[in-house]
Amino acid sequence: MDAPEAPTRARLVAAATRLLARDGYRGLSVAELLHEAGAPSGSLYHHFPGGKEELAATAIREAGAGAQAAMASLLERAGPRPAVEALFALALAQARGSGWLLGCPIGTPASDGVAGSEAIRAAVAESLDGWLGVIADALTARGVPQDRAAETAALVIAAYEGAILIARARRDPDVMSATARRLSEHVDSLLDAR
Amino acid sequence: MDAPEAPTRARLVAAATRLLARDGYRGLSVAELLHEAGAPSGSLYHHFPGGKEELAATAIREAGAGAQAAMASLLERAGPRPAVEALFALALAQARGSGWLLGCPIGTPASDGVAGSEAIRAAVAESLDGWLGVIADALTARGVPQDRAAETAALVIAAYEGAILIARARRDPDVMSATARRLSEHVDSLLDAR
DNA sequence: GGAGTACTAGAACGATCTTTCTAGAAGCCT
DNA sequence: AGGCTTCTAGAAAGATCGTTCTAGTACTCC
Repeated sequence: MDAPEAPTRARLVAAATRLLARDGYRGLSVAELLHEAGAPSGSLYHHFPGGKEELAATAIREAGAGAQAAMASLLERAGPRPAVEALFALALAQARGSGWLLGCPIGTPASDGVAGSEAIRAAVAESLDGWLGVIADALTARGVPQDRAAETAALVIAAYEGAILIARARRDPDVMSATARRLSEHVDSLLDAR
Repeated sequence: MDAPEAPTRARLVAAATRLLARDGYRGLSVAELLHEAGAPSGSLYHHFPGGKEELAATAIREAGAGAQAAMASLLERAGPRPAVEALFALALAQARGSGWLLGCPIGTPASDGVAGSEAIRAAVAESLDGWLGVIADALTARGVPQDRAAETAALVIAAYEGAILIARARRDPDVMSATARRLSEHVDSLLDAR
């Protein structure tokens, strides 16, 4: 439905990404997904013989790679602090703009899919690995010691996923901006002390 | 199964808490829950006429209240930094000890239940409100300005939920200790600057 | 000791879930 | 044009879901 002309496979992935961000992995209904993508189930099992699990894992991996690339470019162009702020601003806009329905397409299935599907767990872990690496690299490139950089990357991503979770449950935009503000300050103090 | 003598209602809530921490709200199977609690479905609908939704909301609320009380006592006895460290150490022990199956009984259903059930969303939001309040209060009691205290509470809880999520997906204990270390330092710098 | 309430017990139900299956349309190459 | 592959189409299947329902047991209170 995004673009009626887009090939079926891409429409399936796009719909899966959206529904994963809203409902997680187990909550993702194949029937609703097919309706949203405007495709019959035959197409799903043609493009993804592994069914729902393979499609979801693909959507998670693609979303993760896309976000990682965007994050890397932001970090390089603007530096750690603005990148963190932009990250939170973007997620806030999406969550709020959807009436608090949409979370993170990685974080939401992470919670409920990890215990149920090894394929989903692996896809989520891979995406998170990428994010952590990109941030840690950007910090070490600016002189932050390696262990501190890795710790800070973990804090940033953890706070990011957690803030989305809290904001959605409370329908409260302030949690995300508050978290971002504290995080920015923390990153700054780290760069100053370098 | 925890204690064969425990009354049915308590066994139902205990089983729900565990399964929510593992599978979230939508992934919680009533059949499995009844098996684990050793109760027939009649008992479930007797004690919780609202069914799965009411039981889950009750379990979330009770878990939230318990954790809030424990947190408050820790904050008072030991202060913010050790309390944060203990919080993370406890969650890490539970996640790792269960083979990374168990997450937070609030955070896991928060992700996948928020979009699907208003009752679950409300129960989660209520618990999070309590946690945020307890931490913010402890910080203001030690001289941190009110807005900073609230922001920091948001950061702590967000990082907590996010760190569990990441650790479970990566099966990696280091993320949690790393996040806790950065967080401790942040809290310290805030208390020093007071 | 009889009535009434609280709770247990599990079979049965309809809805929904993901997947499979058979059939056919569309496009391409020789 | 014929034949092959790729993809679409949706009905049907089989499993699992949460819930309801009827019976029966245990206990309390008058």
